[in-house]
Amino acid sequence: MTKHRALSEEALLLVAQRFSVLAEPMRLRLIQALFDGEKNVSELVTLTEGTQANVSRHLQTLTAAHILARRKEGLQVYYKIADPTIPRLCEVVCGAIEKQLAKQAGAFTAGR
Amino acid sequence: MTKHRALSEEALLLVAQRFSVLAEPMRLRLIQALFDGEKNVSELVTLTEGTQANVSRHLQTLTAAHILARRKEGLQVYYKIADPTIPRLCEVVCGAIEKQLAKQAGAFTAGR
DNA sequence: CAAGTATATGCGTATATGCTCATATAAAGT
DNA sequence: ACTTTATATGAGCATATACGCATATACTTG
Repeated sequence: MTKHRALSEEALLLVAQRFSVLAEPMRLRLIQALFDGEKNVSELVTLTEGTQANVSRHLQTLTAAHILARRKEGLQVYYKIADPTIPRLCEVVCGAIEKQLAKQAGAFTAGR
Repeated sequence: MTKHRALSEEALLLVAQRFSVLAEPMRLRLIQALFDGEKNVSELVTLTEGTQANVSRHLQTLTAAHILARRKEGLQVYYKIADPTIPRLCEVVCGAIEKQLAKQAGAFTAGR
């Protein structure tokens, strides 16, 4: 078990910002699309069914947060997941949601 | 290692919502204040230096997200962390940020 | 039942942010 | 140099949400 020291106000803000970056469905779609490796913008536009402008913006947000990394190759720009903690983070959250939904589902049948 | 299946659009939304709940500094302050156990609203108002109305609202948001649990005792309402994955989540994010800052700090002194 | 205390909530405002359209930039080919 | 293709970005609009103020609700005590 790790000890919890209180976070400074500044650290708290950074944590909030990081969660905030992950709090958009389109950005999660992009992250998910990159789980199996690097892709360029056009591919991501197709996969996520978003507009080019919007995808580009979100990619920038994710890159600025150091969650993705950018590599330019000729006309294309390739993005990949740069932060190794992202998969684990998603796993933890998904697990929590699954448990929560299971509990709620159980509440319906618990009486019978 | 857990396998990654693609998340449904609905699941994606739930994940985004959950991150969104954690994306507010005041809510993180509240969570942090509750790491060492149950507290009532007045105590939380004092600890976080927020207004009573604002603290109350954020507590409601956190409770609706099943992150906190509410227990009423007389006039007071006690809140505690209900979701056991929250501490781990915070650890992972803090770790990622620390690494990121360390790397950025290193970039300044790397040349010498 | 009146008064006091702890918590919740309705409402208005300010700010942030996601989206779209149009256009700019950058690199490649002709 | 001009055109084409891939990506980024400026501007405007629409929506969400955090906050403060005032007030409502819930419970306790006299």
